Amino acid sequence: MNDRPLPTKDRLIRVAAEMFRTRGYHGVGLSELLTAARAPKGSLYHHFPNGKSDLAIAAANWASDGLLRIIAASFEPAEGFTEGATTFCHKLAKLFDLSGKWDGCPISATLFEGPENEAFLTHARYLFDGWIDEVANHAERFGHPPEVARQMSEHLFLLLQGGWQLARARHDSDVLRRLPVHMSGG
Amino acid sequence: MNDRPLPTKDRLIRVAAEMFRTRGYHGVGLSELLTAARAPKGSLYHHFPNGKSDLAIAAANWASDGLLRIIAASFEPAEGFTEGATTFCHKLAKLFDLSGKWDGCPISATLFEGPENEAFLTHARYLFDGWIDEVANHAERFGHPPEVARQMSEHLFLLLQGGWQLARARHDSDVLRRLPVHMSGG
Amino acid sequence: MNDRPLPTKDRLIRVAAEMFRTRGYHGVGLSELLTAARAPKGSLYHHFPNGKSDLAIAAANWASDGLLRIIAASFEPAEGFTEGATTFCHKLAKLFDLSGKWDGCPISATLFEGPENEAFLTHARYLFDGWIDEVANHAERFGHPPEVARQMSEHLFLLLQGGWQLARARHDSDVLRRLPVHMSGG
Amino acid sequence: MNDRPLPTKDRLIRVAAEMFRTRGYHGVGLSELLTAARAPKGSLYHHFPNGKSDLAIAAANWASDGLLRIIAASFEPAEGFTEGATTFCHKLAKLFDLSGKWDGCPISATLFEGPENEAFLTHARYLFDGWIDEVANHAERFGHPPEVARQMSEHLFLLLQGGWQLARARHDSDVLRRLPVHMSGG
DNA sequence: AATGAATGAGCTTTCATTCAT
DNA sequence: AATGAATGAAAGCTCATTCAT
Repeated sequence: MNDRPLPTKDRLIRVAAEMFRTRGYHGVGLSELLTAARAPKGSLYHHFPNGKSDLAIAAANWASDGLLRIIAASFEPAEGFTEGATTFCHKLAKLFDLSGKWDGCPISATLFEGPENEAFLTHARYLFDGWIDEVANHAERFGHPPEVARQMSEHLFLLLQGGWQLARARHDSDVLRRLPVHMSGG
Repeated sequence: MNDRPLPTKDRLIRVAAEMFRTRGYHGVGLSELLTAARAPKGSLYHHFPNGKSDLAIAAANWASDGLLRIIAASFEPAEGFTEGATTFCHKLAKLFDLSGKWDGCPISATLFEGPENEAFLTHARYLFDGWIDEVANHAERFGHPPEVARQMSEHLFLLLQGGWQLARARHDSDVLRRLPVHMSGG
Repeated sequence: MNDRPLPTKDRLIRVAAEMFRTRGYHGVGLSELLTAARAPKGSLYHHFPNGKSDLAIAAANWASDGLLRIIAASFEPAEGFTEGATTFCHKLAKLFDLSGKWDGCPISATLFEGPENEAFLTHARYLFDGWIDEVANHAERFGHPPEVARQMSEHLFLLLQGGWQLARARHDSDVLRRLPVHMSGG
Repeated sequence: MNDRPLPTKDRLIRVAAEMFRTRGYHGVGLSELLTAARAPKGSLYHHFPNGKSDLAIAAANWASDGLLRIIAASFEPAEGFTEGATTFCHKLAKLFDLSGKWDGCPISATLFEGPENEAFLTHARYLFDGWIDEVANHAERFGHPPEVARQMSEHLFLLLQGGWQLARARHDSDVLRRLPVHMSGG
């Protein structure tokens, strides 16, 4: 990982995304975060005028963009929704394993316990819906009518959210890998 | 709510369960919690020698017991698994509405970001498995073979965990009420 | 050490003397002390109505009594002051080694930083003078005139107090064993 | 005392040295210390990242430097060791009187009961040895052979340490002033 | 004579943030 | 655009003590 040449702002976002995902918004102190990102004390408020909450939003956005890329990489080459969903689940399981089998959903862990709950939850909803819309689009592309497509996408979302939590408690990505079973009429 | 006559320890547990559920382990300060529970500063360590983390475990246990009671109340009078599961989802949706449409799963919100992550996650797993086992027992009682029963129970668990998070982001319990749709071959 | 059958009060005194000697009055918490003495929480104020400070006085007295016994055991069988003083230094060096090469003078460590400084220092002076008087008596018994005897005793006291501190900093009782060199016109 | 224009860090060190010397490491609370030094709460950890123990080391160092200056001022203009030692004792007696006849040795009172005993005692030994070396150098300068010089210096150190404790218990610097008597073949 | 539950003041430390440079 | 010194509120926790039994 050559994250050394990255500009300070990007280093902050990536480190924040990783730490918030693992320990939650309030579980991470800024001084620790700045140390980990090798960023000087005062530079945070230069890049993120509103401080920690701005950084959390940016970190959640960055994590969400990554997920959207994984969705694309899973569904675009697929020949049907089930194949795409299966690939998606396996990719996330691999990600979970790589991160040490500890991390939670980067969006909910970062935004669900913030201080300005209203704004944070609204943003979480926005990101969640973006994800669901994207998967629903793929489902439509595979020929499913809009309402059914949306229901399939939401079902996958619920399973992944729930599965992520269970995988975290078990330190085991197995439940994520087995999610497709639950989709096919399980 | 006449929570005045309750002993101090129980008042602490209930207030802790509510506050942790809404704002997470690190999002709640002990002085605020003690004020809300009308308990003196030093009494926390009398009842919970290890302090905040002991209290969090107790709060998660108490919340889990409540959920197990809701499971019993949902499945025992039912005539089949689907009916029981539907009742369960509706009861949780009502609970979510009553709590202000803000709260997360009381177990994951309390235990997933604590300081002693290993012990906390292990306990979360224990409580989750207790819940899944209980629902699986009901499924078996309704005639489903053990392996199928367990899969049905886990499917319900994943949907509820995921649904809870989505409901929270949306401030809307609708997704919880519509969960049974996803179970019947969605 | 069969300190199990000892009455609670004596167990408290001995444990207090040992802990205060090592870590100072304020460095020892009562709950820790009570645990170490296997005494129930409330029993301290039964035996020592004024609490921690009463216990500290008792512990210092007990330690002082022990020192007076060592003085007697050193000087009574001796045939001259120098022999008695040499034996005394070696006995204290052995005691220092046995206690782990960490402890300070049980009187000053216990009483010099207490909360009621005036009373504590007065008591320390009383115990110190008792020790000096006792050694001076032995010096007189060996034929030295009263004023000379007192000066010899005080000289020994100063060397032992200073030597104890240096031995503590060095974790080495050697300086205590070499004290007699300084007395004979060094 | 115009300690107002002093930088915050130096104010903290001086106040700490004075308070620790009088009441011991654990006998002094940080909030009280910060109030006395007119320093804001959070600034301590800016100047001393490891908090109270860092401050204690700095205070002991500052006190030790002061003592080394007194040693120089006592021995440099002297014409022999005895004269220098006598001046030194009288200067310390005067210091003791000025400080209110309460204080202990600033090094042992500060470092002997700290929480990280090993590191603190090691540092106390380092400061003690610096003091003994310095006085031994003066003794050599006056013509005494190295081994004798060292023994003379250590003898003076022991008497001063012991005398300081006795003077403290008696609220009387007289014993310090009479120390030279003990050196000349007492 | 003896107990342990209960108390609130105080402990050391970390927090997110501001500001002068 | 970038920095690090400075800040006071709040954090979690321990303290010596009291009290009802």
